[in-house]
Amino acid sequence: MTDTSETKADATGSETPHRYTAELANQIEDAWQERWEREGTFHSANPAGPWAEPDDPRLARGHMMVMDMFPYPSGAGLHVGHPLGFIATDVFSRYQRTTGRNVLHTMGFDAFGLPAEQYAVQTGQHPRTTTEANMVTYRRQLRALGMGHERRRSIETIDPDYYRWTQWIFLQIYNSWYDEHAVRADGQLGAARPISELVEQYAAGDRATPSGQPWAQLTPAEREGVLAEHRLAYVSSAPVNWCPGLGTVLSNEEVTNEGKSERGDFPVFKRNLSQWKMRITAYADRLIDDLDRLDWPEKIKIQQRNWIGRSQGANVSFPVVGHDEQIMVFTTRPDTIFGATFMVLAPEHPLLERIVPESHHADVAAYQRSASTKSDLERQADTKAKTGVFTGAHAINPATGEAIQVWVADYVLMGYGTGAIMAVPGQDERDWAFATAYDLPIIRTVQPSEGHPEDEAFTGEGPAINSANEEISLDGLPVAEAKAAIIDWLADRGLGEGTITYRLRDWLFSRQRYWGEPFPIVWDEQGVAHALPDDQLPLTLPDVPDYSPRTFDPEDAESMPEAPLARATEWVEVELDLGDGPKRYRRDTNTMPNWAGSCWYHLRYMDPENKEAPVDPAVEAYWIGPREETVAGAPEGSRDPGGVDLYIGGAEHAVLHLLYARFWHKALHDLGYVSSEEPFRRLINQGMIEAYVYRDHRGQPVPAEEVEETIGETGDPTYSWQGQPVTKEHGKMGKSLKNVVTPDEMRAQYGSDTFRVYEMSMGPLEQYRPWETRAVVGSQRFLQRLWRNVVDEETGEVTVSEDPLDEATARFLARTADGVRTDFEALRVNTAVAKMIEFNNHLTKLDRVPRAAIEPLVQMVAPVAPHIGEELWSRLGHPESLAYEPFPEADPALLVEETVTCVVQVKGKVRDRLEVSPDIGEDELRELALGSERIRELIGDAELRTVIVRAPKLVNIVPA
RNA sequence: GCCCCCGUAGCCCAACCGGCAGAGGCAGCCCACUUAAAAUGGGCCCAGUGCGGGUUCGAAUCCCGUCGGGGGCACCA
Repeated sequence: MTDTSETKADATGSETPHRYTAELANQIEDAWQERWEREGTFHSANPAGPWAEPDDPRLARGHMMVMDMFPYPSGAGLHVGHPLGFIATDVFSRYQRTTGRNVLHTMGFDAFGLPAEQYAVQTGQHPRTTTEANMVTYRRQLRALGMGHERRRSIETIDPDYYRWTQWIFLQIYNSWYDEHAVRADGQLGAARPISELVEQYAAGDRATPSGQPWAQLTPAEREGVLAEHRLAYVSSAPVNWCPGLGTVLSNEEVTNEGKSERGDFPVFKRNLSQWKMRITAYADRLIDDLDRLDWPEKIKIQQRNWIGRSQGANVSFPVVGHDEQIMVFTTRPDTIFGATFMVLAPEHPLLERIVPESHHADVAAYQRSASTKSDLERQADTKAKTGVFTGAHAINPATGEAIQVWVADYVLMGYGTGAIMAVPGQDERDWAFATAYDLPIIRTVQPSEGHPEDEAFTGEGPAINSANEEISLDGLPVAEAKAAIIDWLADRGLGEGTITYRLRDWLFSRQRYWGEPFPIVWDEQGVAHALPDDQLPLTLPDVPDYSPRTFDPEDAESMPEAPLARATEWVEVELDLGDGPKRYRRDTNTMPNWAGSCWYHLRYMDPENKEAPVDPAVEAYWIGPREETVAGAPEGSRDPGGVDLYIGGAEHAVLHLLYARFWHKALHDLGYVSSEEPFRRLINQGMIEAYVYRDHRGQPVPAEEVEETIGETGDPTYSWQGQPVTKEHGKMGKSLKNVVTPDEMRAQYGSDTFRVYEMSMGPLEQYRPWETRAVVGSQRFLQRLWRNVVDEETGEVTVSEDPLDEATARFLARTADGVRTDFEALRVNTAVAKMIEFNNHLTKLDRVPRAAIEPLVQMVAPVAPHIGEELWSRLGHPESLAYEPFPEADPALLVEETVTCVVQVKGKVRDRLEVSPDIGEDELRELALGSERIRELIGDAELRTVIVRAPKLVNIVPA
């Protein structure tokens, strides 16, 4: 019982000092938040590790790990849109606790990264200062919302105790390679293995070095060069996304279709730079295939599949006429090879140097030059108009034996496939466009379907035509069979082979920014990288006077990245003993992208104090190890991959965080650090809360809360601000749109419980919906009625009766308990709230509210409105928190209705209703319906065509 | 251009496997309480499911087309 609630309300002098007002709600909320924290109410139990509590009874009753995508703590604090998912996971977690399960639900902060740094630069403070201040605000706001987070498990990615392990995982990945032949636990091939195993293979001569020289004869630098080709984290010099406006390079995932940076919308240029990459491509197949075993929104799965972009096809070699060279092409349509009438190379293709005859040098060089100055944006701007030039070279189509022209054109991209194509205008729209533009021959090799236009490529299904030589004929074969046949033929002659390519590229992992995890890598004087030994972790970020990045004119493609850490000379230049005596080294001055910290935080939540490992293996296996049952829709006979039970967050991370985290998790799995194959077993994307935006005649947003609504004579509302008319539209919630509403305001105006109930009853979790402050009062009224059903508003007395429930109330309660439980399980909190309101309204109409009815209702409400739930529970005489009180069970006997209303239809229209027993037989019901007076009047003597009986709810009579 | 999701009352949303279109909330109107207003409580009003076809005894639900909104992919061979 909270004493505070008694006293202060009196001060208002009102006649209802014990009414559930915002003030009273706030007092109750403060008191319970305080008590939950003091008592560690939400602490969960670990089976092993530093927090081992093997005797906790919950360990035997099932486990449940629930997570939110943790926030980046921005300077603006939370607005009402942010907590939607957080409240949903809190409701779910609180419900799960009442079922006896051991529930892990906590919250951390994704506090490294560009936005934090930009905010710090803007405000002239150190990023750590601003970030920490922001986290204080977030923590206060989350606490005020009544989140049942386990505070002691909270992590911050910027905490050296945390990023020590981020660096450690980086080193595990760095010190690994992908062994295509390694056998995984499920019998499949391919797994990350320690790089030492590869070194052994080279040293023993089981694997040839690229140069053919024995391993022992290679210099350390040469060896390192060989290993870099295999390491899962490696440095390579290659074209990367350079963003002068941000002063850093970016991963492909961080660049938009338009060739701009995802953050800031600055132009991005391709520059050849030496950068860290992660070999995520080694996992391309598993990242695609394992999606089938996850309970994720189909939308996200599709995005990941598209992004990885696996396509099956063949590599085919075309000999160059007059040269001892082959042009290797990748095609998904080897069946159309008889229609390959010319070839196209990307402007950057290395073979051009060697095969272009003197006569065409100038043309080709000029074309290459013009292509190189085009940005990606320009290259994509007009995809219809194809440009290109003839190289003067010819190649032999291996199927037809004919010499065909080799062209260079920028519609072929160096970065995909082999950078060269066989052009098949008859079956490819792009090739058709090019062939018509430059008057190149077209041969159809698939019979177009009836009515297909004469002047277009045919990309559909059909029998092969014009596809035969002396050895093989594809004619008449459907596409799939023709593919298989031609691949066999090509393979037999060593001309080609079936293959798979991917759109996914390796993950560019270094950034030239200050506010991130430093790489635990030093470089020696020969330019060889060395991993820092474990005992030198964490490598902390040095304090530098100038942490701001060197940024450039966003359009300055020629600029070069400069890492801020390079300026910290004393930090960079070090003398270390890495086993062969003290030597001088230079530290790597890059920092990791902000995605690094979020790749593994789910693991740290489980075991945040562990000093020996990122997570104790027994703890990981307990919380997220593979389950007995696979998720719904998983392929027959597949193994469960394990992972967090429920993960809720926005859909915008589909190919960023969610892809990266899966990759790291799989690497850690291969290396034996985790038993689960996937980090997040079930994922839900919460919708966004939008807000109305009001604009004046100039289109400028005006403060939404000052807008007045008037209902006009037509009944349509009109809006005005300071007397002038404004327009209303849907939009995001944001400062610049002047429509931000914060949870702090809602708490002051209504209380946090009301706010939580409102957010949850706005609609399904996944849905986008507009915020409407004036509707919040409905949720407050519900809680007020609930309160009044227990507490007298004038005296503060508890008014419940000890009488048994009447029949109707007992049935209503059973129905409600059953429905609310089902809704909570399925995360349909909106309909659960509706059911509770209904039942509460029923109780309101009774003379006195029976304890046996209100107590279960209080328990049901508590996951959504936990403070009022606890408070009423306590006032009803229970000294213990209700957090672990078993959820009300519905008596099955009461769920069976005594009578049900049976609808009698004639030709599908409802004509009569009958009250019948729920277990009435079909025949009996048919007779009853046909005997009904109203029905007899309607159908008279007409013959009956059929009578459909769906006992006990429906009879449909169809006269002839 | 291709693919996916969503259109139910003035508004936010329910309706499980095709079976009475309405659970809940907001707004509006009426009533009670009040000197009055607010707050509170009680009651009432409100759509035939974007549109056009089809399947079915029966369609918000399934199918086809179309319009509107949102999202994804897009010179990826």
